[in-house]
Amino acid sequence: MDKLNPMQREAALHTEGPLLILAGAGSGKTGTMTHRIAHLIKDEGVDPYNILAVTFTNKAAAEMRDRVEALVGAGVRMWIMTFHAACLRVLRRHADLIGYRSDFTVYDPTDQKVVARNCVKQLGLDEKRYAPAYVLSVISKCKEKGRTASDFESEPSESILHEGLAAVYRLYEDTLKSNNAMDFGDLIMRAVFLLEQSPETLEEYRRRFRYIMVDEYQDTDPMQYRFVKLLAGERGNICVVGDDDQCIYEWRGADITNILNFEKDFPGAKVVKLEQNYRSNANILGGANSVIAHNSSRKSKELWTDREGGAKIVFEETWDERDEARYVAREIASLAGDGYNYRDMAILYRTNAQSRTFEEALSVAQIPYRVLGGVRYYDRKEIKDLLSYMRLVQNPSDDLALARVINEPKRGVGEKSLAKVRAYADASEQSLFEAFADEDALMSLSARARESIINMELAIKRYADGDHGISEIYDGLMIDTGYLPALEAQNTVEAESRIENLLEFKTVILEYEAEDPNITLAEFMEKIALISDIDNHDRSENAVTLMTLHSAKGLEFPVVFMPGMEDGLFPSGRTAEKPGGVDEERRLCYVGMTRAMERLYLVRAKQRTLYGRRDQTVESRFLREIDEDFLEGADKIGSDTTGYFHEAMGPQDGYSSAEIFRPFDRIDQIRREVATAHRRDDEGGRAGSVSFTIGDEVRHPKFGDGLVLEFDGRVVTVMFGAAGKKRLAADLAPLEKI
DNA sequence: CGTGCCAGAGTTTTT
DNA sequence: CTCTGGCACG
Repeated sequence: MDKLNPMQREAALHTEGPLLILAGAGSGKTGTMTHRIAHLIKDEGVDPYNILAVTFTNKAAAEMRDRVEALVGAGVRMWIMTFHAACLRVLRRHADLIGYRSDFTVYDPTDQKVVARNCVKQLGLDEKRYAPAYVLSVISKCKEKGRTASDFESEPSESILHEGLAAVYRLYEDTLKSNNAMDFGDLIMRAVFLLEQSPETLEEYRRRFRYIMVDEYQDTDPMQYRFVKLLAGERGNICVVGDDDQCIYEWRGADITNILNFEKDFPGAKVVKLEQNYRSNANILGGANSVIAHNSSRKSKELWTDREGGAKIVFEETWDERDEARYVAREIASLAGDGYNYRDMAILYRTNAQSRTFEEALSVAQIPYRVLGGVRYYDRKEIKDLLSYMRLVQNPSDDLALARVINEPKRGVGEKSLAKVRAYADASEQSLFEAFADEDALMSLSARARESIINMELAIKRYADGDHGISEIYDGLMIDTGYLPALEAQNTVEAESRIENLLEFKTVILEYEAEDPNITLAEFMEKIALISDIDNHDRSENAVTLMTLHSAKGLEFPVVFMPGMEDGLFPSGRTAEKPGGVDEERRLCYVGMTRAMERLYLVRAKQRTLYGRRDQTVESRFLREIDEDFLEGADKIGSDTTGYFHEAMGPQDGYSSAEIFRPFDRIDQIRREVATAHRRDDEGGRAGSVSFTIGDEVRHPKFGDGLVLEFDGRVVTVMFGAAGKKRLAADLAPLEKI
């Protein structure tokens, strides 16, 4: 307790009744929570068994457990886990109460998408209007709020799609049910329903969890709120920790009013604010504060630090995204020369698509880096295939898994054969796998298909006896199903990399087994299902970290780069349209800035190619919101169009001359010329007489000198120094190349 | 069954 | 631009 400041101590010592800890970024939140738990156990004599601590990520849960164990000793019998893991546990134990078998499978978003598409098809609905992604978003939103298919059906709606959506939702639910599967949304929703429907069960958990803690409370959605509220019951020994300024998941159902209304929801709640920041230097903190101050309806709170000085926030403008990446790479190299480790530095961007240019620039500069996010490791085809086999071993009713691998590797069981078995299974109300054992089901199949199916069935059954360890099962399935042999036979580079991935996965399994030699297949599958890339983020490797701003929440780095500070990208153009959208982006900006401990770089590219389109950019409004006192390079802000143009005309300052004024290297130039030529061909040579290349300098009698930004064969977009951006007909406009 | 083409989508995504 | 998944074709 000596290590805590007065506010932190006050929070840690308050153990009875509702408590809201408003914990600003870097204010020692985790330390406060872990000390609170330790205090409960050691000083108040609370049995760890009676404590529940929920987080959003496995990583946060693991960190909290480590730190608690460091204080009170290892092997604490306490629930410290994610919302989903906690609900999963409840559901496994009482699955029968809601008509599920306890060996149910958890479907990830890819699985969900497949089911959704199948449902739309089965119902004969238009796959364009009922795109799987859209249908799923509707279903997920329902589940976040606890609206079942029946609820949805009976709700009045203006939408002409409503009836169709209701049908899809219903069929989707039926499909999951008969596959003995739940999706992520189900885990929370069904656990809540279970507790609400079974007072005895609820009472059991209430008696057990006499002390409840919730991390990142600002990001809870309505169902998660209901879950903790239920468990807290009358006693209300609930301690929530959060920061309304860091609510960045509203788009995913998080309800910021949960934290804003905590005192109303839990009468008599005590509120403790942790406002002293121990992470960032004064300039970074000041800058972050000045940005977030532009949001209204906040809990009043302002971070402060007793540390003086430190580097100012650096703002830099670059020509385009490639220059932006080169600039960042150069700074990283130079900081590495000054004694920073690569692992101390992170590049945090708004969208995953931005990672590419940085990867290229870092490779060229021979800087080690690690990209988090993007395509998930467990989403790779070969991994999903093997996992599907393993899922079948665990839950033979999983028709989705079976359909995925029934002909993987190719074994002569195509669409037709599958359809026949499916028809039989449907008619006899069995799962596909059960139908395999049924002679009649296979009767109409070709001899080859029949034999393949029987072999596959045997392979799966062989490992379903509970006598095999996971790695044994894994190896066995890889061989017995013919999966690995088929890949080896392919003898291609691609197959080679798949084999490598499969071997890599084997080491993952071995690691889990090393940690817990008695781990069962079901337990393993559970862990795998609920894991994310960010959980694997490993600081031991000395590499620069690349990830989205969202993924960075909860982390800190001595040096942080935030590229892409442009309106439309950050804040994202899409969010800007929604009410409150920019506020959430601003909070995201605040989250990003407060990740930095010693140095923070905000970077902007003056033009950017996104989805194959090159556009002029406008600096992010967040840049203008930063108090100039904390900024180096503030003079560059607000000097947009003309400033950029003059620079383009000739070198100005030391740094930029080398890179920035040569917007395109030779290869780019050639590529563009080829593209331009092609486009002319497409136009049938109509506009063939005039051609422009991006970057051409041109003169117009009225508008003066300008620079070609875009040319599509007919329309040329020119940025004029005096007149601004103009779109002109290439074959008509009196343009002269200079 | 494998290949190759095409259309469509591409913000963020703790589980 | 780049990836993905579906689909047509041989």
